[in-house]
Amino acid sequence: MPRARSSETRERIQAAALELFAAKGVQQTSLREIAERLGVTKPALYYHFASREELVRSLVRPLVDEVEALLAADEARESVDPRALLAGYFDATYRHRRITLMIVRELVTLSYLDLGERIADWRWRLIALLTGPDAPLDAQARAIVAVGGMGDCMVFFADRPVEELRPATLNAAYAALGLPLIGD
Amino acid sequence: MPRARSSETRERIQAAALELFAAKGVQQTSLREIAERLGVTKPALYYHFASREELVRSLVRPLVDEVEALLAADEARESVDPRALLAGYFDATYRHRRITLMIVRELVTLSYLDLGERIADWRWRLIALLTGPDAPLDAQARAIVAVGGMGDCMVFFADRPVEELRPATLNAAYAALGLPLIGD
DNA sequence: GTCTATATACCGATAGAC
DNA sequence: GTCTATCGGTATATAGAC
Repeated sequence: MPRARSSETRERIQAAALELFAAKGVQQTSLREIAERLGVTKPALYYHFASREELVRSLVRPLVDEVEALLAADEARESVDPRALLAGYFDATYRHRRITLMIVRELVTLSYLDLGERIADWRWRLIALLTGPDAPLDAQARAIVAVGGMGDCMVFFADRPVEELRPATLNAAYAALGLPLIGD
Repeated sequence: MPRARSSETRERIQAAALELFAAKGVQQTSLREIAERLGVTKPALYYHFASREELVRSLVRPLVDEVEALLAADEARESVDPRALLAGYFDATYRHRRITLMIVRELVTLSYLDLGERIADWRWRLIALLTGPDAPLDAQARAIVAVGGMGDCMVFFADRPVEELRPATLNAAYAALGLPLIGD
């Protein structure tokens, strides 16, 4: 019977799947390919994951849980430090950057998960936290640019060490929001 | 014989395809669905397009040509006005916003086209135009945030009239780059 | 826990009649 | 220019042996 707890093989499947998903895309990767890379057969995967969808979902869950927790924590506060919030968001997505990248690049393909609405929801909650409720469009746009741009930096500067990438990315987000930069 | 010139039906196919692609994604839309929406059969599509790929390519071409021309024009100049460049880029992508959205959300899925490299290439050329060559990472990140954020604004404020959206979006991009805002 | 073998379905694309 | 019919391929998923 499939156990929710980690079996050795289960984690090997997840690792192989993530690698292939990152390389060729989720929808473009079949269970046969995942199985072949591990030297097992397709039905073996079904012992560990009830369906293809559940496999994808298991990969996405850590990131989703972490960002949800981050947002909930700040929403519970009565005052928000925008710079700390942006930094926390960067750190969470950077920690799971392969999955973040996979999600961002395949929002449509992954629409069978609740991810599309979920990520849009994150954005609106981040805007509310960063600008306050009912901010004018101009301020909202600057928050969208700040948050979205951070994701783009992770994509385009994927080869840079995080010690360089993190301050550069956060500074760009601060600038978009009109906040003082780190160097200043 | 299939004509390159517009036939009535050819354009109806493109319109139906674009609508379905925007709603459910490119890879998730089959030729059968496109044909059914038009009340014709699948092989009828093959009279107008040699393959599925050619159909997709025909939809993408107007945007690609326009952005390429925009970049080439500015690259030929000896001095660049960043605000004009950003505005031109906004206008081009807004004019073809359904296709832009489709491409951005499915970069991986559309990898069989040259789009992945092409769009990454656009970004680097925009960075070079906006920051000059060999700019430090900090400046490059701000350019990435500015350009990428504009796309995000188009997604998240898709319901706003362009008279509001355009200045708000451009202002956010200017802020990311540290340029003076429109209102100032 | 992993295998062989297979059920079922849909895909893109082509052949050839009208 | 559109049709019917079909090919060859691949997909997810399952049944049942070991």
